[in-house]
Amino acid sequence: MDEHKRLYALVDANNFYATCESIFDPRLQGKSLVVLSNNDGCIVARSAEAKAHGIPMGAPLHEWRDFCDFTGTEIKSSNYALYGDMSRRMLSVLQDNCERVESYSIDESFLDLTGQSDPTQMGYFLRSEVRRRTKITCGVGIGPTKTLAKFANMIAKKQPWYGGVFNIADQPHDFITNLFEAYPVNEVWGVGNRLKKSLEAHGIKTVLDLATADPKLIRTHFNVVLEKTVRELWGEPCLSLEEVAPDKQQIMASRSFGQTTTNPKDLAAAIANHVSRAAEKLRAQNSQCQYVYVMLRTNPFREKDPQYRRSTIVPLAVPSSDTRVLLKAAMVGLKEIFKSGYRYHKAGIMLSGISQVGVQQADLFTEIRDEKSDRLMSTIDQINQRFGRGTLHVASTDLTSQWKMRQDLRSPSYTTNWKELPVVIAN
DNA sequence: TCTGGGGTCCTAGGACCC
DNA sequence: TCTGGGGTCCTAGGACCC
Repeated sequence: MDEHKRLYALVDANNFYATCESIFDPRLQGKSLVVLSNNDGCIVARSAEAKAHGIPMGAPLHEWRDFCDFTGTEIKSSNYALYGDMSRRMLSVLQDNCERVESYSIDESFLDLTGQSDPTQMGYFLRSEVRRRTKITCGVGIGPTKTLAKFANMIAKKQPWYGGVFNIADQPHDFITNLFEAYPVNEVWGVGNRLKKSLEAHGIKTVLDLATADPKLIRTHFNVVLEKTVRELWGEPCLSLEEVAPDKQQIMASRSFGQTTTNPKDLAAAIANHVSRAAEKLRAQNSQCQYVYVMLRTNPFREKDPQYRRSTIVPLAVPSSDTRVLLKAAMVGLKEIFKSGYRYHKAGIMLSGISQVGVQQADLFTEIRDEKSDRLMSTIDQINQRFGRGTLHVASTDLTSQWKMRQDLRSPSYTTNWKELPVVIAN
């Protein structure tokens, strides 16, 4: 049936968050720049220059602030509205040029290049189109499986003489063997630090060791996921392209606080805000949930403080997507787990037991869906979509600033908020 | 003083049923 | 009082990803 061997590309933006920042603030171009996590806690993205300075991924800012000052490194809070919008633009460039695209993460997409007459050339073309239309530089890895495309992408980034595109399917067997031998096993997609350690205990140190391991043995000593990885490394496709993202099976919302709090009202406000965000996501995929999980905890890094963490799951009588219903359940949960006398640092919720609206089993206890509630929620969602998040909200999410997240260094929402469009002054 | 958030999949083990 | 094995469902926890 299929006359062509499968071929995948992984297109991945270089230093995505840092690049987004510098596109709209040219003063940052060519400079050392780091982007922070929510709450300005950790360094989650770095420009090439910041990487060259040796600033590690995930480092706590407070340990590196002096170093940043010393090296003249710019520091930015994260601006997800901006990154999300740039991500959509990049995706649409790819979709304009390829029929089958899977958006894998905010800065990565898999493409199906099966049947392309010159896939490597196609890779260069995609790269230049993305750059022309978005100013984003990306790397392109091409291979007969997703795992190999991912590996090829890493090579494209690490070995600049390929010009940002590397097609492993084009390489002679011996060359691939040498390449596999040159990289440690954790360079493979799906092998993290823990697995690396246990693999090493079995004598599997390099990518080549893993690629030549017996998949059955891997399955017994590890699991089926890693077995698939081995097969993919030889070029046997086990993972397919997923063009449509499946509905979420769980929806989480949680945040650390800007400052710790002992006040239950702050916790309630934070929880209410999280429920409201999560419920919006739930309705956006036309789903309802059965359970509301609530958690809170103190700051585990403050070892001298008394520590407390607890969570609970509150089942709903009937699956719902009504913010008010979910909120009520969350408050029941919060009351159950709250204990006074602790300095709380984080609160969160998770919606689970998710199903599509309309597929619930009809039984004695099932009520018919509350249409009034559906209409109200969809009106609120539409208004918020149009006028900005939080324009309309349930009263209890109305908040003071105590628990709010810190974002002192955020750039403007250049592309998603009319009031923050970049201004160009011509003299 | 200051240390992110949101997801998936798999496995082991317990409860329960026949 | 003695006693089996298999299947399913659920949950907690671990590993991974970005």
